[in-house]
Amino acid sequence: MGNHRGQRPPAPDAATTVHLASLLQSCGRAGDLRRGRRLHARLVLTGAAAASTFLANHLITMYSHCADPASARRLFDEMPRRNAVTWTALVSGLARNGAHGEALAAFAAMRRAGGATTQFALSSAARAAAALAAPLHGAQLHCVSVRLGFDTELFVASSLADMYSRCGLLSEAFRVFDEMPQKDAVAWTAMIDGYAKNGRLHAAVLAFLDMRREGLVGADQHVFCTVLSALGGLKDGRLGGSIHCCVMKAGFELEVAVRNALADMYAKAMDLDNASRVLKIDPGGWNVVSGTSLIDGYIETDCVEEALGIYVELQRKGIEPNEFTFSSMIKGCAMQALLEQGAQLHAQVIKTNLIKDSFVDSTLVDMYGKCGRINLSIQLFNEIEYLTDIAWNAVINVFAQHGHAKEAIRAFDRMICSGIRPNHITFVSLLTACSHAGLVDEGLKYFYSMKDTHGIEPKEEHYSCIIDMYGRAGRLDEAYKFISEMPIKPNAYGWCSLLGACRMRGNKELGELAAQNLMKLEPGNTGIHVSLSGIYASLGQWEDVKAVRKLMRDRSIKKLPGFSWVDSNKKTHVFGSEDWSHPQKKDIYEKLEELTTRIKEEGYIPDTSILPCNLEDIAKERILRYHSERIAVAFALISMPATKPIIVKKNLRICADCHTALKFISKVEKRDIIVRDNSRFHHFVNGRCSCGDYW
DNA sequence: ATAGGGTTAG
Repeated sequence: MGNHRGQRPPAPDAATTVHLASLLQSCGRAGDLRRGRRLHARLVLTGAAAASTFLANHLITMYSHCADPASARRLFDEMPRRNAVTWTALVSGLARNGAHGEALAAFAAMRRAGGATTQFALSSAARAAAALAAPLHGAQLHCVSVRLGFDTELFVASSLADMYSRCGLLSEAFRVFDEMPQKDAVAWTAMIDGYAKNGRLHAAVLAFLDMRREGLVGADQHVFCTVLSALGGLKDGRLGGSIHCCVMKAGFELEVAVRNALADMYAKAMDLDNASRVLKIDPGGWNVVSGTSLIDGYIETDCVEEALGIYVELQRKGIEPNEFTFSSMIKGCAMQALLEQGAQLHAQVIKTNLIKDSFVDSTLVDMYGKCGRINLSIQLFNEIEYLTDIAWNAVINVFAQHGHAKEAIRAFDRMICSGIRPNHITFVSLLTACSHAGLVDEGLKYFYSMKDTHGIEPKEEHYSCIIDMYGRAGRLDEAYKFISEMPIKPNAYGWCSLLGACRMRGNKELGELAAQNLMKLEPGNTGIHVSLSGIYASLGQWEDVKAVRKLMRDRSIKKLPGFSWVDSNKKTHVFGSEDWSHPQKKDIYEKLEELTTRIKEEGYIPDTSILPCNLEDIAKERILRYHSERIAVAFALISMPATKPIIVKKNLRICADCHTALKFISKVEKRDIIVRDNSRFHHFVNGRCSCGDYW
C-alpha cells in the first residue's frame, strides 16, 4: 500500500482527539466547508488524519454534511485502515448527497470487504434504493436486514417501508411496517405518505387516524405535512379544517412547511378564503410555496385576476417566483387563452433562467398551443434541450388539439425512439389525436398496445377516447359494442362523446341511453337536454322536443349560453349570441351583413337543419348569422391589423353552419382564423379548415 | 463517529 511510507505518525492523545472530532462535527452541522477544509489540512500536517481512523471517519462525515461527497470519497480511498463506521459514513454520505447509484455500489463493496454491516449503512442503502425506485436492490437489502436481524429495527424498517412504497409495492411496505415492534413518527409518515403517493388518499388519512387512535406517538410537522397533502388531493376542506385544529393544538401552526401544506390543502379544496387566512396569520406566512399554492388555487377556480394579484403581491414583498409559480401562471394563461400575458411570462421565464425547467417549458408549449399559436409551440418544443416525458406529452397534445394526427403519431414514435417511456397521459393525447382525425384503426392499435407493449393498464379516460373515436367516425354500433364489453363503466366524458355523436347522426335510442347515464354522473350538466332535444329535432319529432323543453323548465335547467372571446388591442372582448352590447355594434352589424352577402356569392348556403326548433327558415338563418363566433370574427376583422391572425375562443362546440361560414369568410377576407372551441382547434385558411371537416 | 419521513406544478 502506498500509504505506508516511512514511520506511522503518532496518534493524537485522547483529549485532543475528542476536541478535534467535536470541531469537525460542528463544521458538518453548520455546512461550513471552508472551516472543515482548514481543519482537514491541519489534521494532515500533524499526521492525525492518517493515524486516527476515528478522526478520518469524522472527516468523511464532515465532507458529506458539507455536500462535498467527492472529497469524502477521496479521503476514503486514501485511508490505510477502514472500519465499519468508515464504510457506513461513505455509504450514507453518498446517499445523502444524491449519489444513489454510487451509494448502492459502496454498500455492495462493503459487503464484499467482509466487515460488519451496520444498520446505519442498511438504512442509507435502502434510502438510495428508494430514490432510484430500484425494488430489486431494495428487496436484497431487505433480505440482508432479515439475516442480520435488523429488519424490525426502527430506522431500517422505516426506510425499507418507504423504499417499498416508493417502488409502488404498498403491500410489501405495509408488511414491514406492521412487523415493527415500535413505530415512531417517521415510520408513520413513511406509511401515510406511501398510501398517498400510490393514490390511496383515503387510506393515507385512515392511517393518520390510526396513529392518533393508538396514541403512542405524537404527530410531528412531517406527519401533518403529509396528511394535509393527502387531504388536498381529496379536496376535503372540512376534514382538512379539523386537521388544522390538531395542528394548532400541537403547536405547529407557525412551522413554515406545515403552513404551506395547510394553505395548499385549502387551495386545493377551493377554499381560497381559508388558504389566504393561513398566509395572514403573521407576516412570515408569505413565501414562494404558499404563494404559489394560492395562485394555483385561483387558477384552478378560473380566477385569473386574483391569481395575478397574488403574483404581483409576491413580487411586491420581494419574493421571487420560482418554476412552480411560473408553471401555474402559464397554465392559467393557457386555460384562458391569454396569449399576451402568456408571452410576457415567457419573457420573465427567460430572464430568470428557468427556461430549462421541464415543467415550465412544457407548460409554455401547452400555452402557445392552447392560444392557437401552434407554430410558436412547436418552435419552442424544438428548442428544448432535454426532452422529458412531460415535454413530449405537451407537444403530442398540441398536435392532437389542432387535429394534426399524423404529426402526433410521428412525435410519439420519436418519443419512443429517444427512450422516453410514455405514460397514461401520453396515450390520452395520442388517442385524442386519432379520434379527432378519424384514424380509427390506428387509434385501436395504440389502445391495445398500451397494455401489450408498454405495460400501461388503460383507464377510464382511455376507454372514453375510443368511445369518442367510434362516435366521431359515426360507427355507433361499434361504440355501443365497445361500451358493453368494457371492464369498467364509461365516465362522463365517454357518455358525453356518445351523446354528441348520436346527435350528429340522429340516433335516438343510443342517444337516450347515453343521456340517462350522463344524467346519473353529472346531474348539473345542462348540455344533456340540449343535445337530446337536438336529436329529436333532427328527426322532426317536435313532441319530444317540447317534452324535453318542459323537463328543462320544470327542473329550471337553462341552456348554457354560447360565448366567444377575441383579443384585440390587448383587450379581451366577449360576445354572446345575438349580443349587441358592444360599443361598436353598428360597425360590427354592417360588417356581418356585408360578409353574409359576400360568402353567399361564393356559394355559402345556411344550414338551418341543425337548429333544434320548429321555426321558419328566415328566422333560423338570422339566429345562425348572429352566433357569437361570427360576431366575434366580424369584430376582429374591423378592429385588428390585417397581418394578425384572428383567434376566437368559444365555450361550446362550434356549430356546423358557423364552421362552413368561417371557411368562406377566411377565403373572401384572405385572413387566417383560428377558433378554439371547448374540445379542439379549427384553423381556417383560404376556404379550408385544418380539421378537414372531421370533428 | 455512522441512519429513516414532509409542503407548491403536467
